Amino acid sequence: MEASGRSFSDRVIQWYRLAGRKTLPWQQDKSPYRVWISEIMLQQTQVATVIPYYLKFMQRFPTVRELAEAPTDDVLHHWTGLGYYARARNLHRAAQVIMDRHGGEFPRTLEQVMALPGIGRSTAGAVLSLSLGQHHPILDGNVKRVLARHRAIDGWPGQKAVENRLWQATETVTPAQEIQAYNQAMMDIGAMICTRTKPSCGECPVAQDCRAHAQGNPGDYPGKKPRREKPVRACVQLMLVHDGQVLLHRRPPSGIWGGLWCFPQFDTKNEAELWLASQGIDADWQDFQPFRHTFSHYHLDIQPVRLELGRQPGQVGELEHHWFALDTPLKVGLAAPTEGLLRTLETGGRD
DNA sequence: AAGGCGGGGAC
DNA sequence: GTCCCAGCCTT
Repeated sequence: MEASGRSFSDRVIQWYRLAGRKTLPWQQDKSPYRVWISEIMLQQTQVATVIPYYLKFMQRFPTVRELAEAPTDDVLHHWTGLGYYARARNLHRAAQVIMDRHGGEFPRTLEQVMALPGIGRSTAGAVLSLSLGQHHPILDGNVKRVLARHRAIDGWPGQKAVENRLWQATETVTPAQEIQAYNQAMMDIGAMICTRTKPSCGECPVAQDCRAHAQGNPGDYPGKKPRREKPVRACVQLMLVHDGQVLLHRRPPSGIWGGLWCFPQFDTKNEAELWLASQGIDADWQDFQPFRHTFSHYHLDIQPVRLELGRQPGQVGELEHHWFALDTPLKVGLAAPTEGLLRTLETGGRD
């Protein structure tokens, strides 16, 4: 027991009653389904970004059945702009698994939940603890930061050994009672007090025995990811336009922008021209303003090109493709740069 | 054990 | 510009 006489978890839970978040959308009418959707959206994505997506998503897919029965394009459409699109594809697949193998009832054991696509140990623990009060530790970015500081755990959590120590820490301090308040509180403390920069240690319920606070260097925890130069790649994206319609093709389910609709893309201008020739397309080549799109692991320099076709080709390559009307909002998944270029096309903007 | 996988908010 | 966010999956 700590010198204060009150355990770590008691102080955390007490703090939650006074200052924790209790009015987020997914904290109302709590159910495993509603909490699950929120946890997936919140993976690597901040709360403020998620809220509008969550509200629209729940309006369109209020139950697991409606999600399972929806077209994948519709699910990805509701994910446009959120990133990490495998989350949406896995969500859709998991909903179908729940219908097929669990009779439409969200599974209730950690093992069954972790077996669903897109759900790992932390997310499974979060869903079952927050919605049903089951006793499971969690380890998201907030909990990692709070525990790494409180126990002065060195190293980058991307390293297996560091992550294992953090899991051991969360297992040790997670209480048997009041799991909902405790897990929610740890995420709230991480998000509101034990922030990445300039933590408010004066308001922290566990600062009194926090090792990083005592050392005066909470900013050193958790350890940073090793720096790495991002490679730069380049591509040409062809915006084929005819009669108010534009050609998009669906990207393969794995890899970057998996399952999203995108302009035909080539590594070089030469490859693009060869492809156009092979399709018998001869049109005026209009360079648009090039721009850089940055992923977590590389930069992509995009050269958009507009081609106004005199006639609409029948078959275009072996691509799965479709002509979309420019003035109608597309009900499919689009990558952020595609979305931006479509808006530019619509307004006729050029460089 | 390490790398792929987005986009945006905060600084 | 940099860093990182309620991580998971594949290799």
